[in-house]
Amino acid sequence: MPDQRTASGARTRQRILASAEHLMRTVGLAHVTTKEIARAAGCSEAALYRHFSGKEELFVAVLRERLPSLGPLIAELSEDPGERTAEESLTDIARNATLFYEASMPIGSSLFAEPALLARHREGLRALNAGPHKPLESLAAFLEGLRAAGRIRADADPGPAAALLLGACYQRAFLRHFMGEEGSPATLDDFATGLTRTLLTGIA
Amino acid sequence: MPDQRTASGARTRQRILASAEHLMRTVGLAHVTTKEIARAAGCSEAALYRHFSGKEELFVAVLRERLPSLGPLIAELSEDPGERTAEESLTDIARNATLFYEASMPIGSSLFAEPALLARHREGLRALNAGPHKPLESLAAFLEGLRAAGRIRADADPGPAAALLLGACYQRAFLRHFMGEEGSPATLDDFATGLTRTLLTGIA
DNA sequence: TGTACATCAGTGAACGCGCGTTCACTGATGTAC
DNA sequence: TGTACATCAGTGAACGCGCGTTCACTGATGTAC
Repeated sequence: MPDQRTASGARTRQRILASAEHLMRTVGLAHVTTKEIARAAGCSEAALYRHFSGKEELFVAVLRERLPSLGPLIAELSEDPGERTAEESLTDIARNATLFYEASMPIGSSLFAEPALLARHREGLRALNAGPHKPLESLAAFLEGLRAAGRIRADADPGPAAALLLGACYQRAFLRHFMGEEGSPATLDDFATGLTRTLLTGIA
Repeated sequence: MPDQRTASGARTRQRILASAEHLMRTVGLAHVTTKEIARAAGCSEAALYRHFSGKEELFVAVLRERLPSLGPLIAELSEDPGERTAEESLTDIARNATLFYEASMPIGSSLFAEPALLARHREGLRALNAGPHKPLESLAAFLEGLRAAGRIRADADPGPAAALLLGACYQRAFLRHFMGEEGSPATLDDFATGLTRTLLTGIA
């Protein structure tokens, strides 16, 4: 075990990040205190400052290291040569996107309460060439591929189509967090298949 | 002027609410202090407590009295007997919904940072039979009307169609606040017409 | 092998600051007679 | 009309609390010779 020392330090760091994330989800970003993080992580407050230069840097680390990412998932689907129909693929994307948005919604949205944190996170995302607009681009590229392969109509417009599908998933996640089940009562499967079917066939 | 006294009090109250709202939009919910609100409203901190029982009640009043509402707008469109085509109506709805979401996004989303405030606001909305799910219901009802009138296909599904359209508008507003223009570069008009056209014709 | 020193994760206690809130008060306006 | 009192919006100064952060320290582990 060549770096047991750093390994033990890294484990503490992970516990701190996990506790901070958990508190951000439960008590809300505005009420997460260094005292509570330390208590939940089983260490002293001073230990936080051994791993992070301050509270804001700790939060940025949580955002960077512990929030899920949707990009890879859609990219993977796109690379799939695909024996599945467009409807199957899109329904699957809708389902996964909704789950992803439900997981990232409360923390991601609460950044609007802390513009400085939002700005730092945005810069971090820009450096990684990531961000919440990426799934839209990936899905549009995927639809472009379907169109080139003749699986959807030749005059279909990938940008708006992607915005419609992912936007609906995003808003459903918001409504569920904001209003509870009352906000969007349908089953996830019913929701995803309903969206896909309407998007494919249109309403006119 | 029968109630000049209360009128002067009410004017101060409005100044406090306006200042609080402005600060919530600019410095972020987490950093709005009673000191700053009072300073911006041109009164003492103690005056806040003459009009509101505490900071949280003040915030709830801002949410209740100063956030825009989308419901009426869609309801009005629905009542319109309508010489406009479905495409015109829906494009108009998309445009207005996007503007509405852009206006309410930062404050509405930052409630996730303060779950207690979110819970109080949610109860207030429930009592008013309002909430962010209402526009979806209104639009679905409007689409139902269009369907009954034979203006859209008989087998069109209003629920998913409404979720697609408003979801896309909602997510665009989020992306613009979160990432700046880079998040969603299209013009509002192009965005709205693109969504509507794709929703009407489908992609398959 | 032992000894002296360096490194590092982690701690308990304290610090100062800024927050939300309260207090005793003022001055203007309304009301009774 | 004047006088005595009541009501009310608003204030300046203070309060205590909890926050993020820092300090001097400990004890375990690694390293040199």
